[in-house]
Amino acid sequence: MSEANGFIERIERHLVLTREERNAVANLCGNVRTYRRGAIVRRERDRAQEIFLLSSGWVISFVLLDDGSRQILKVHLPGDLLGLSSTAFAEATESLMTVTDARLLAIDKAGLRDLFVAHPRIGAMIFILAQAEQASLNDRLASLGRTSGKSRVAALLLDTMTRLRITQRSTDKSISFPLTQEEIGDATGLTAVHVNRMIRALVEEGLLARQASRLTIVDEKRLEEVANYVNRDASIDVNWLPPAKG
Amino acid sequence: MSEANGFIERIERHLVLTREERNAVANLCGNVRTYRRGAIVRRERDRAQEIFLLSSGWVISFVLLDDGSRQILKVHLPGDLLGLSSTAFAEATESLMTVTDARLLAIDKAGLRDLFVAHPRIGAMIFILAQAEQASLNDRLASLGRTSGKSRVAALLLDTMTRLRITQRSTDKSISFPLTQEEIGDATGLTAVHVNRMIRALVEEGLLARQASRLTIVDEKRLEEVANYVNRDASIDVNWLPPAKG
DNA sequence: CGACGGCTTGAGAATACTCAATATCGGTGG
DNA sequence: CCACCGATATTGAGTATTCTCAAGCCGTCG
Repeated sequence: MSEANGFIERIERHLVLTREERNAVANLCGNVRTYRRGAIVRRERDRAQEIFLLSSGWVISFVLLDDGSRQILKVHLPGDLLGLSSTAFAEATESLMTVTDARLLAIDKAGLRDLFVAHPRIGAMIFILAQAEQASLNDRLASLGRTSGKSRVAALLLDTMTRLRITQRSTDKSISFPLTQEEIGDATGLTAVHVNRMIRALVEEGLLARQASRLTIVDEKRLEEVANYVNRDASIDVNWLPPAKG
Repeated sequence: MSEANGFIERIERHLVLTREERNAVANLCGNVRTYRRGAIVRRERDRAQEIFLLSSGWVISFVLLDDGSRQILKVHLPGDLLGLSSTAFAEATESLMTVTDARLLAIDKAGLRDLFVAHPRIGAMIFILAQAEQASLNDRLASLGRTSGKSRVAALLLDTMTRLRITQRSTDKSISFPLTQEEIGDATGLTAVHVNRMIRALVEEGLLARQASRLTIVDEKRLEEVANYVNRDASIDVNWLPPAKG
């Protein structure tokens, strides 16, 4: 079992890899790095020589504004690639922080290059995954720009929980949710106080339930409506990819 | 002169292409399509067989929400690739509409595939450009999530005008700006009424000037401060790309 | 000229924020 | 096991930003 398995599984949800391709992906990765909850993996403007593959745990990517406020760009779950947008720059454009204990694999940009050359199909697949990310970021932009506080909170919770269920192949509607209300606010563009009120409203209305730090989806259908939710992952289409090599 | 020149120039701002690579890019493109101002190029959920290269004119990409509101995701200028995020899906995830008369080149996904295989360096370069887009979308997310209405409007105007100046190799601080205040609102997550007030405030404070549909940057430094602006295009780094073939 | 789209302005309402006080939880040291 | 601490969550009250609705204006095009 390679630490890269989460990522390989993600690819193989859409595409069957050859043994050689699987090895190429597994060999990309350097050593495992383990982090405690709350650790900074990389800071904005740090030299960005590598991207990361999240093996276990949750990581947030964020930027800090001049006035000290923080915008969380994405909540990353196991199997995600982190720091991809920094491949275009010498310096990282976003900070990465763990919100639980986590294990990461570093992938040097040179490794990514070799993959593009030796296995164009995987290169194109990573391109597709990056574009699916872009689409999900588009959804988040629409959420922040055009929906109410309650809707934004619902969207964040639902999206995160749905993605987690996919990687865990679980139909469980109840999960341990490690983000603080402050962090949920920084992801949705709200204050912690208002997040608190919106979550309570969602509980009040019977869409969500809470027990300690555990969240449960009570009425998924209505939650999707409130959140304006679209599950894009299911409709990823890889038909235009080149055939496997050899 | 190929219609793809704007795009080739964009690549060559960062990288010298071989003659063969340049031809490969030029040959990607199908026929030119011309559109009138206000034309829908592609609708969300349309079959997405191709991406587009914007040869001349302005195009917006946007999504519509259930309640009828619109979020403009990006204002595209000549040289931009459009509809990239739909490469991950069979159906378009965003709509494309011209805001001026425009010329577009369609590029079939199959053409993109052939490029990834035959010219991994260009494939990786397109990947880099897509990631630079992602970084700029990150900036927009932070703008919508964490800054005031005035700041968001300033960011949109400044970013758009700056990008236009790059492609036109012009230092002109005054340009014809075809977006309506309604559209600026749909891009910044504000109402047209509030956009109007914020623009007037920016004019009032001596950062901007207007004459008919022409906009002028009066105090670029302060505008950048208000907008929280970062020009990322200048710092794109292509060092990890593979060498040119052959 | 008249119609239309876009811009401007005012007034009142709604959403979300700030500040401040209090409660609860999870972990730590004794 | 218990007491305590810091971090997080909750609640209230007043405020600010932004929205909604409505009316009037301006410029262009037929």
